[in-house]
Amino acid sequence: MPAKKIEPKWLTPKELKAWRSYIVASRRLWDAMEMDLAPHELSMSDYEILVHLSEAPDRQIRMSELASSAMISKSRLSHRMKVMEKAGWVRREVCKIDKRGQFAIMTEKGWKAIVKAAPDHTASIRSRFIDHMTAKDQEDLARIFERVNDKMREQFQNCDEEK
Amino acid sequence: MPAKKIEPKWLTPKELKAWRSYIVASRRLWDAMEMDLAPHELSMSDYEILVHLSEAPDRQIRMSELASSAMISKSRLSHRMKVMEKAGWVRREVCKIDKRGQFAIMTEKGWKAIVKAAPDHTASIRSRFIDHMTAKDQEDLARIFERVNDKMREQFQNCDEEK
DNA sequence: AAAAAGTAATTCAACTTTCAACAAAATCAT
DNA sequence: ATGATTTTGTTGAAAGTTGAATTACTTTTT
Repeated sequence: MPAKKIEPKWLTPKELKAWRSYIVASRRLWDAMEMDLAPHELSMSDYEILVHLSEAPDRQIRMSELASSAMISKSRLSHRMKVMEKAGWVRREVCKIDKRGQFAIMTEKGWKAIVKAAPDHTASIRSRFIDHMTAKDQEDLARIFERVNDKMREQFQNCDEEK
Repeated sequence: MPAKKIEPKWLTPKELKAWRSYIVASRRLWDAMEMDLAPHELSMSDYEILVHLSEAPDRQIRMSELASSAMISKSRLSHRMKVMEKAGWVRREVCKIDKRGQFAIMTEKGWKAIVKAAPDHTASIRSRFIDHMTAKDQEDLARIFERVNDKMREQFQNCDEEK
């Protein structure tokens, strides 16, 4: 018996609208916020790295941990760190306990850069995003995306088990 | 009188949660959906280009128009087109009316590729996103992001006027 | 009609990201 | 212990992206 081709379940107009408006706004939002950060010589992605580094105890953290908290690959982090090291915002130091490891360490200069950028970035989050919705909307949004995230975690779990 | 430094209006915990859950889920969602598309040898961005091309009358459209509907730069589109042309999914033809212009044209092979990928991509949108929220949530989401989008358009308007 | 300004698309150079390969150290299994 | 495996992080090359410069054409202005 040949495998029966299942008619795909297309999106309804309402579903499509939810998806498209999310995708389009997200794309534009990202670009606008990159623009807002540009005067600080920072990309969204580098800003994210620096924030996670700045929040670590003593503003230092293992490379792997930083990569995973900033949700980027280790390779990418290595490359970015080289650039940011040249800019004098971070430095690296070998880990004495685990000699494979490296600590990413935020310099005073890096700290100053992020402290300077933070108010503008916060203003950007507000003016581009947060200020255009009610408190209720914010709660709904958080709930929805929290759930989307949880589901993806579940799906990845299953994905690993299949191996 | 020196300019008084205005204390930045930081995000409240609820605002921060809305922002972070949105950002984190979006990042993961994108990666997951790239993964879902990979078997079709397509990235999300190339898929988007092909969809817009496929929706154009006669499946052909001017390069500039395609770039703007897919929300990418003309330069980027040129590069991607070169790759997709090599894959045989699209071809280019000079515009007879305006000899500066080029038409991007979807080939039969390209059409087949997108028709083959579409059901999986739709299933991906569902399983990763749409199916995890109620109809009400979908409407709220659409409304919120529509508004975010509108506000950005206004902001860009103002931005242009300043020049 | 010639010059100037504007537009369409590509190309170039610089930069970023990804992918695969690698080295060094730690952990695990026997 | 010791050999296999895993983990940590880097590297180099290839691929992708960006923005400025360029080319070829069109439109506007004088």
